[in-house]
Amino acid sequence: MTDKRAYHHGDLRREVLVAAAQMISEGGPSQLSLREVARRAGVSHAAPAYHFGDKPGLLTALAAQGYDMLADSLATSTGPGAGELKEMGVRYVEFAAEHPAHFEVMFRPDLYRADDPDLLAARTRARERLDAGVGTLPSRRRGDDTRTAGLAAWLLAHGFATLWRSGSLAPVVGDQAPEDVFRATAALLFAEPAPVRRRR
Amino acid sequence: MTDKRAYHHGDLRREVLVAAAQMISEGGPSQLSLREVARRAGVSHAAPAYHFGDKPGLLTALAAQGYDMLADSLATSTGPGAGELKEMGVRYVEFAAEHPAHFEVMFRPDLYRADDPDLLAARTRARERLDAGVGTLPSRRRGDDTRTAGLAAWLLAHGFATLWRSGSLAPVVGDQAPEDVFRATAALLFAEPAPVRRRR
DNA sequence: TGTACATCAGTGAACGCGCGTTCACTGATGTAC
DNA sequence: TGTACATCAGTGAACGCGCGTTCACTGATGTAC
Repeated sequence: MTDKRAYHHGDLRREVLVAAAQMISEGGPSQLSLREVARRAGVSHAAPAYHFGDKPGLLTALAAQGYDMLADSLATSTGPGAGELKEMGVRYVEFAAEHPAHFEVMFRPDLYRADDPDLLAARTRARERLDAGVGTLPSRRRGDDTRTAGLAAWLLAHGFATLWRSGSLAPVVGDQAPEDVFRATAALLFAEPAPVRRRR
Repeated sequence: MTDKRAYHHGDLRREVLVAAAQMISEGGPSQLSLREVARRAGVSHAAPAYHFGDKPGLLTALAAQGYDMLADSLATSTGPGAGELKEMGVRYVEFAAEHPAHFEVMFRPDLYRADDPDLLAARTRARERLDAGVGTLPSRRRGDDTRTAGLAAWLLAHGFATLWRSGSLAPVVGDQAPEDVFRATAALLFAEPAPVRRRR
């Protein structure tokens, strides 16, 4: 039995991030308080400041961690070829559902230090993954403008993620699995154009 | 010269809503404070509570006003026929850009009283407008599933609105007019299928 | 036109609260010899 | 294996702040007669 009550916690930095993510997922970034986070980590109220400096510092670390996790998650490739971008969209949506606090903070640059090097590196990594996904679009689909198609994919996934999080999609989705509903909308944009054309 | 310094303000309710929207647009709903709102309206700090009861009450009124304004804005029809849904998307995006505070609060039901009758009525009105727009889709496009196509339109518009607001689209959009960029992505989904097909 | 009264639209003092941040401190851990 | 010292990882008291809410109050406005 390892002594969890050691004066030196050992992994407080990580645990503070976990507690912070949990608080934010409960009530948004405005509900985050360093004191409550310390309470949840079972540590004195001033301890978080030792690791993160101040509140924006903590949120910066959380956003960087978020971009890192998103990049990792997008890196799990389904292999090149048809539908890869669509599946990246699915993973984007899943990421937002599984890590709502990270997702929300990532897109609230007013809350953190947007020039933090770790954060910028992580964001770049995520962006590169997305760009790679756009590159797999069948050429017919990106005929007129690859950037436009990539943007449309992002809008779709981001729209789904945010509306889902606010609860607005519940009546539309009903009993269906959310990711299947997303796939259906994404298919309108990115389905292979010809091969499966139905003849009735 | 009308006496603006009257003990009875005359239009304080409206003015408080304006001040609240301004505060929220500056720093998000967490920046809203009844005391600061009162200060901006030039009134004692307890005055807002007289009109709205408490903070959630004020946010409820703001959300209801937002849905009302959105419904009004969507009601401005371009006439039935091709592209109507796309133009509704444009107005949705414009609404979010022009009234960021209302837009944000509307999709944060945790902040207000979601069972408020005025709010529900306004939201229903907006929803009916959107549904009407989906109904104008050319039948070829809604062949498989009208609801899916309508949902895709909503996701696209909402994704654009939220990403634009967070500043994430600035590098993608560059110098172009945002609504034109949105139109280009929406065209991927809803362009009339055949007539304008290019021959080179 | 005048008067009495009710209601409306605020005022201002007071309360208690949780927060972020600072700072002198201390116990635990790591390193050099 | 022991000892001295430096650094790390927190502690806990204190500060000042702005906030939401309550409450007894008061001045302005509206209504009945």
